[in-house]
Amino acid sequence: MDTTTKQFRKRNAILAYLRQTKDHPSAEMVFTHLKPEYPDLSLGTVYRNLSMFKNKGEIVSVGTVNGVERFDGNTTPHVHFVCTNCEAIADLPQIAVPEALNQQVTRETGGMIDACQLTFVGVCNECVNKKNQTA
Amino acid sequence: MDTTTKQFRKRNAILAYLRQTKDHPSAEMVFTHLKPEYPDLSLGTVYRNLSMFKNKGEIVSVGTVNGVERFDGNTTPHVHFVCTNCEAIADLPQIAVPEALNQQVTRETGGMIDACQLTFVGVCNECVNKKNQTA
DNA sequence: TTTGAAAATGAGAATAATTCCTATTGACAA
DNA sequence: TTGTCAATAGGAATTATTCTCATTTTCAAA
Repeated sequence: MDTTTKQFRKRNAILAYLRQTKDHPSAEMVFTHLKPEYPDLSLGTVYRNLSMFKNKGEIVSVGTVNGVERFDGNTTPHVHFVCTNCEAIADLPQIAVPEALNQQVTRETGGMIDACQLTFVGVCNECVNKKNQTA
Repeated sequence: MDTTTKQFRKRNAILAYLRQTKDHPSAEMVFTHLKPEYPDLSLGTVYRNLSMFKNKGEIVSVGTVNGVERFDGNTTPHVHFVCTNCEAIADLPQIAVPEALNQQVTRETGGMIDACQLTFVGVCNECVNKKNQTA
């Protein structure tokens, strides 16, 4: 599928980018990335479509970093690492939340669980190295 | 510096409320709760002090719900449940994140971990019951 | 008690992310 | 080609949060 041609809707381009990247971008980042290829792309379109895809469950919100919402085109449950220094978000596919926890929570709260988000917050490898070089 | 003196009374009231409540309130909620007792309390003061306490590590951000940041005066690590219907946030003190995960993440990413947030998202017990009654 | 300095605050302006509104454009079928 | 309806651009509006600065409060020294 050739996503470089303009015959594809912008909506598709937004979804395709989210599915392909590992950057967990914000609306602004999606806009900045697609703007060169779609010069008349509007930021409102990005927000609108991200919101729609989120509601349809085709993408997922990873939460906010410094007040900015971040998205993930990978909807299979997985763990994230957020760097407080460079604001990067990385997947931690090796880490798994024990399945037993979900059931325990359902049992103990009596509610219905839709999702389970495990996020590690800290300073990423690259930023740690940069700081060590300066020091 | 003696923070129990009268000089800091609004600041202290904000921290005291966060330590005492289990509501994981937003800035607005803190303001609304304290306003009757402190009629000339300003919303800016609430934001300012929440931000300061957060930086000092005396309170913790639990993330945002519908774009609004929520705070917790309980800084010991624990798990949360967010209801997408009524926006309530509850503690799940029974659930624990396996300690081994932290070490595994540190090892596999090479970064430094400051915090680990596990949040279950769904519909709480009360909201489930209300929906069943209506249906 | 008075007074001065420093910290805390109130009030509202400013900012930034996000949503809303409306006229326009694009795709597709008749 | 034309009609229709969804998608979009562009900018205004909204909302949470931060910033600014004049004022107030507190504490301690005189």
